[in-house]
Amino acid sequence: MAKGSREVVTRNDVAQYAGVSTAVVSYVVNDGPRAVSPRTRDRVLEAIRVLGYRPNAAARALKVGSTRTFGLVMPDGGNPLYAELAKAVEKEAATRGYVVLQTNTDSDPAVEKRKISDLLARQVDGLILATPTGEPGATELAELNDSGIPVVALNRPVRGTTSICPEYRAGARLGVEHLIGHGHERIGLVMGIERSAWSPERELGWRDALVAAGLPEGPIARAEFSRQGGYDAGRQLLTTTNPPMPVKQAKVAKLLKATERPTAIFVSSDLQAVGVLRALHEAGLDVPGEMAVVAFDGTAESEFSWPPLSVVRQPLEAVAQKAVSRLLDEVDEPVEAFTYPTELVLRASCGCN
Amino acid sequence: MAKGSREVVTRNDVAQYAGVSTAVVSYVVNDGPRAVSPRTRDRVLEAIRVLGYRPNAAARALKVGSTRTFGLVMPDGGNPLYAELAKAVEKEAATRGYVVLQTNTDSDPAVEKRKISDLLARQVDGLILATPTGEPGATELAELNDSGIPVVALNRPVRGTTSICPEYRAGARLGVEHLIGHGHERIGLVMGIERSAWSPERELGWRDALVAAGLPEGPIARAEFSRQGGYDAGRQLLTTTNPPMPVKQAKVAKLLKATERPTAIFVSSDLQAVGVLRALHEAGLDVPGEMAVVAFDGTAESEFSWPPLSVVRQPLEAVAQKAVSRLLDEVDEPVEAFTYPTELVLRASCGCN
DNA sequence: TTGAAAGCGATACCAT
DNA sequence: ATGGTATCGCTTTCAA
Repeated sequence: MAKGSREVVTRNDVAQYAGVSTAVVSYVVNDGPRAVSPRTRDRVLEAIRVLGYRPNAAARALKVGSTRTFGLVMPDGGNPLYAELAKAVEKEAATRGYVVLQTNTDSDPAVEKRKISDLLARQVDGLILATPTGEPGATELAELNDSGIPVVALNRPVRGTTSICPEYRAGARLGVEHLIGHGHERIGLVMGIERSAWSPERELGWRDALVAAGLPEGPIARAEFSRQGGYDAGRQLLTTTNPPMPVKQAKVAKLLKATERPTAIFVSSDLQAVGVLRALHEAGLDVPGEMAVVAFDGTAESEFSWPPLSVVRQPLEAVAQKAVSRLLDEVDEPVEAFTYPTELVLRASCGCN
Repeated sequence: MAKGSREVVTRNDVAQYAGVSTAVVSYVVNDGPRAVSPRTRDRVLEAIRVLGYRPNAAARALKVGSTRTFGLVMPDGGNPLYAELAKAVEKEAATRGYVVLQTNTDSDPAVEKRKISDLLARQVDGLILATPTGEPGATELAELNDSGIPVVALNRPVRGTTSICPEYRAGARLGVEHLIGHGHERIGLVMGIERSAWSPERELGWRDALVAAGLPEGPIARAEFSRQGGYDAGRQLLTTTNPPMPVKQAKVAKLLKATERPTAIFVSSDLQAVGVLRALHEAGLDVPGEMAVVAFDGTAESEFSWPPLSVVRQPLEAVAQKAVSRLLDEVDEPVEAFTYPTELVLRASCGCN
């Protein structure tokens, strides 16, 4: 049995063994489209069992034109946010009998293009784009469009494609408002480095909250969406603004406010927040006592940081569900934008508990 | 162009457009097996470009019997360790023109069985099993064996399958020895709850180091391989052994040693270590001052915990590489066990720096 | 160097 | 209720 493994059982063998035609085998395997008498069905089932028959998905795909497969393109599956997103997508797809091909681009547009092409060649039934780095180029987009397969963009708006996102702006506002509720009046921001043209929604949300409360803008630090990036941003926020400003600069009141060390920071991603926390610890600052922190994302990692992070949690499951159902539904209005509400998860880093 | 997208271009269209036979199109697309004159080749290439032809992978797979796809089965892609493993596998597979179907089992044997079956039906060219929870059952294993496709088990030995693992035992020993080098004499252990029958190698490695140094065994706490599990284990290690032992128990010297609070802990996974750190922080213990910690795994998360974790890093890339090449090489000796050395990464939690 | 044609395994229509 | 068979798109042998 260990080496006699080469025997590939086809639907022909089954038909022969059961003494029926291949059509009948097909009918019982697929429960249709024609009815089969219980007795023959049992014979076929038995044959399948005995021979260990397993339908060849490639053949089926060729015939029916569907692979029951989705492609998922993301920058880095090692990043917890994408890992969790991917898992949610896989889970949702699995409930519909679909399977997902996950690929990483390492944020390289050339790689992204290649991988998308490959996925298309593999006849995926739908493509999920979760690569925030840049929009696909013109040719790439055209290629996608006339490939005829449904595409959704996750967590970023893409022109000409239906997109599914968390409510970035409202979510960020929620987080900042919570900080304001704790009495903070100088709230800094750690943002990613936006390369694409679309508006940095989380930044807008932060500003929304500040403006609504009549508060000045705290300092902003921009860095990579990574733990290291957050660390750098955290240090930047602390060191460059810590010493009292020279008199001549202090004249400009607004500027002064903007450069004084904040008492709270809103961080636009978990990963960065973890880095910020490290910078804060190294500086010997008490969190949340001397510096409160709220982050966006809410991956599992945020729950066990020290102190545990208060976060604005992304609706990953909702987004994944929508992505899959959208891909399946073959809706004809091609472009639409869906957003899902975030959830404020209060832990220790903001000052609660 | 947006809606006239239905035209599926086949190799027939290309042949017609280029005024050649379909065979020739195949020759140029695959660079063989026959040579094509430069002029015809150019015509074909042009036709492909103009028509936007993309070879149908399903048809190719049916014909040649290879999908250029691997299946990866793991308990939870949301777990950073598996996320990083999966990424490494995807990366390695991509360099060989392969793509990988990732599926999660949530540690449910029934789900695992279903997903493996599905992957097999999809004609994957190889299967990577990274589900440490339990060994596949007898029927499952038989199914795998006579499916005729190569299988490798990652990070766990599986009977009847070639396995690729880190050097768990030697690695754990390395980590504990480092702690001993720092002068610790009472070193506790946080382990996972082993459900399978094979020996808990990391525990053996911990013991190896202790025995070699003539040190008594510290306390052991067993818990789930999760952050929460680590937290629970950490508390257990602290609270149950903190108060001085009653006199009658103290009589048994060895027992006493085993139950006194350790000064260092070796944790068998990053995730658990993060939980242990939380427990330590909550108890107000200084790390590494009052309690040193070294963990096994070395995911990215460990670098930014507080304090940064000293870890025994798993050779994920090496394991992934070997897995892929093993799947491809079609070696005939079916069962073999490969192990790869771990690497000690020193950060702050052990007392270095 | 190029072309014709036989399948790969499954589906489902059209007969019976 | 069941069977025969054309077909999906591609690869590759064999013949020209």
